[in-house]
Amino acid sequence: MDKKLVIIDGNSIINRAFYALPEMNNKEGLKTNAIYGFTTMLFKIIDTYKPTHISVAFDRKAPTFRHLEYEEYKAGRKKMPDELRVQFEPLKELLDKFNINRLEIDGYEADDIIGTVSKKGEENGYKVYIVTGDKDAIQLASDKTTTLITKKGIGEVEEYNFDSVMEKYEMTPTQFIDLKGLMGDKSDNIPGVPGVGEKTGIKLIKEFSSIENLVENVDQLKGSVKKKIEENKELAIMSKRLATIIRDVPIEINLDDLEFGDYNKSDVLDIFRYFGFNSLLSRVLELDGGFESEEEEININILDLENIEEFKNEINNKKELILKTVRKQGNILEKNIINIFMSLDGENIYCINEDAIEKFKDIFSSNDIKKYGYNLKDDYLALRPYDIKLENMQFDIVIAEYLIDSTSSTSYECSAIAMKYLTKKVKSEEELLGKGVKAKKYENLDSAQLKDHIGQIINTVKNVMPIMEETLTDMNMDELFHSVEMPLVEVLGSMEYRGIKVDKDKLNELGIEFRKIISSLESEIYELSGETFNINSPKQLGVILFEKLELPVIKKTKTGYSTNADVLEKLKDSHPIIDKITEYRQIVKLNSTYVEGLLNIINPISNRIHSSFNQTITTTGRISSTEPNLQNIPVKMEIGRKIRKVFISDNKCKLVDADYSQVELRVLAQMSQDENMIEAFKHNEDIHTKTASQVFNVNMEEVTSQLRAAAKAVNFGIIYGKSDFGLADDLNIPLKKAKEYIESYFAKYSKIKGFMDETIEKATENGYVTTILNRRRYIPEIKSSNFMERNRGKRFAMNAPIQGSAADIIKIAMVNVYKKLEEKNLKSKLILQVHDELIVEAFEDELEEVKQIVKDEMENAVKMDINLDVDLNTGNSWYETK
DNA sequence: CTAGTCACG
DNA sequence: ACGTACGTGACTAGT
Repeated sequence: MDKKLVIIDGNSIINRAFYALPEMNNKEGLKTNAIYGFTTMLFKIIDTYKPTHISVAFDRKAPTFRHLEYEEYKAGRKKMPDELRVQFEPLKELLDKFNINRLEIDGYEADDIIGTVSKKGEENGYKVYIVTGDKDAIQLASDKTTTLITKKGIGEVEEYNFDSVMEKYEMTPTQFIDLKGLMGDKSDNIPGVPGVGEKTGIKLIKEFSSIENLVENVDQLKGSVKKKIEENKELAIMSKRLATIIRDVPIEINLDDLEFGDYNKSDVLDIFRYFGFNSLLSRVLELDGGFESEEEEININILDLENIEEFKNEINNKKELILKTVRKQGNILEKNIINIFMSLDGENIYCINEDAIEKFKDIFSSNDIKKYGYNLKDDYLALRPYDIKLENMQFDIVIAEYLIDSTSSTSYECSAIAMKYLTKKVKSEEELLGKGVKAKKYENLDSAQLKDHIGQIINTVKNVMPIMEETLTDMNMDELFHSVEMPLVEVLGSMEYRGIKVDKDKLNELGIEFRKIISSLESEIYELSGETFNINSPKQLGVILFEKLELPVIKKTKTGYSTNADVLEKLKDSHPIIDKITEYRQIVKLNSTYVEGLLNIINPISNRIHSSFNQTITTTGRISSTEPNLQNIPVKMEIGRKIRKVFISDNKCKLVDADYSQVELRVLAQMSQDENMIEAFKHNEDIHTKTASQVFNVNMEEVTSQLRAAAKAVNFGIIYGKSDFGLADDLNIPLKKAKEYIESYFAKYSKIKGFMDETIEKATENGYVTTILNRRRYIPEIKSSNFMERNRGKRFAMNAPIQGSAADIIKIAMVNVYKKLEEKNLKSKLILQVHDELIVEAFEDELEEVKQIVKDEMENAVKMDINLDVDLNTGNSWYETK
């Protein structure tokens, strides 16, 4: 095989990469953009040129012979930014893991090493490639050496060999040195001959072929050029010497040591994981052609179940089961299972179809057999229509991965998890089904494909679990995982399955009412603006308001005028149309999102709404709700609040609505241990009034509603890390005043200030912050070199422990309420969670007991120095529970 | 598919 | 001096 040698100018490529890519950090906040760019470049070169040998040359700090000869060499260069400097060592480590040879030597630049190695390569019959961003290396191009110069950042390279240089520049590669000697080079501070630029330089080189020859025959020139050359002979010759890449650097090189390919793959993968280069993991596997060889592929035996009893006995003996259901899409309340795949060892995988489900009912609903899986809530829900409750869900790898990294930008897809933990290629959903409208459905896959895919998932679950278990323990989250998040899976599944009853007629009625208002507002707006237009288009509305009506522009967006509620609020006295638009927006929102939106999603079988509660979305630990989002049903304005009349209790039931009072501020008081605030909560005082009296130095009785509102804004602002500027804007007060408020606040609640500072410090030191249950949020932004990003990171750091701890608390309460209701065999069910609020659909004959349970379990979810306080309300509709 | 807007805690 | 409050999801317009 032909020997191919790639020599990379390490400094040049890392520089290019650094400036070409936006800032990137690993979880610990280490800057990685230049390393990442270098690595992708390296991969690209390997893919394209398939080198047998690789070497990377680096500059040394020590002065080179060029500096010694010419003091001004490379003077005036900008200092290397720290963000780049810190990436050198990690990059060199990465190269070491790849067993890629590195060369550096005092007194010479990377260029000279490259010149030397390439010469040696040529002499020994190698085909040589030089990779750099520096055009000087074109002088090394020959019929055996190709110089690859990066262009467009680092995305592409341009090839130079002897012929292409001749063709393009009508000069030999080595004549580039002579040209540079004449022209000089600003970036290296090589003087050249003053007054000679590119044009003259090229002309002279073409005519005289070298600087030496030119100097000797200077008589043949005339005019000013002759004078310039005559006066600067020495300068030209020295410049040439500075520009000449040395090709016999005194360095021991054994080309055999440069051979590429002998490295420990798992070490490389480890360092990639450390850098957070998850997207490159698969590329590592593909590097030496083809994926992990066949023999490493797992062995999936999918058997038709011949002897169900035998398999069931095995499960009963082992008391655990990995399972994955495959379901057609369809009504949540209907039987839609196609297959259930089950396994004990992750390799022998059994598959049953719908008819056999009943036979496994005792297994699935056994509290004795631990269930492991991937998105277990789906399995729970798939089985419910068969009158089977999947019990004892112990380990869901998606939930585990969410706890391990809630900020992960990749979804918690099996393919990503398998790659991260096992470095195994599993097809992603998109690869399996395709994407967009043309995507296939599970029911349309052929059975071999389906079996293989689910087999891979089950195998992944099996192999990933022990690693995740250890990781969770190391991160102190085993308790959170096993006692809170995993039990919550069933709670959320149960909430979804039960759903909430809706009064469809009432919803339709509201729709009629809203549409009436909308059409009259529409006419009024057209009247006031003198023309019809699409009021729903911010763009068209902007034109009407700010061009036609010439109202003052308050704020701009990326694409044009801002017309949001804040802006309209500031404009409302300038034109009567503004109030109409505000109202129009409000009613349109109610109609389209809530009336139309909810009507579309009422389950025809149950006449109820079955929202999905997602446990792995938010970075802070909160739950989110989709299709529909039941966590943002209007409540603030009376007209919107009417939507809540639609959510009603079933026959013989009432809705019990329990919400924590000021849970986030209580958490803040607890975590900061601020005596002042703890005291306020202990005396059950209105916290905002109390804050007002403390911050504004007045008696509790003297606190006006304005003062209370200001204090409330400050209290919330603190939780979010708000600035004086934002507070001033919010309260419409001078900046100075806002500053005073915050200062006075921190003076009164001094430990809160201390807590915030400590939290930021911890985040900076560890790269993450934690909640009361050790839930972790990584904050790479906190180490950003960008002021704004870094400040955002600080706000995340201040907010996440508070919001996240509140989420922890209500999750514990949910699990405990659910357990109690089950234990006592009550028919009443938990049906909704809205961050600090739980809603139970309670049977009237259980009402008092349920109220007690909910209040108790919520108030005693965790032990704190401050009591948790819960407000309870009961009604026939959500509207009534206020 | 993104941006703007607005509903909630 | 920088710009300026955290966490979500749904809908509409417009490219």
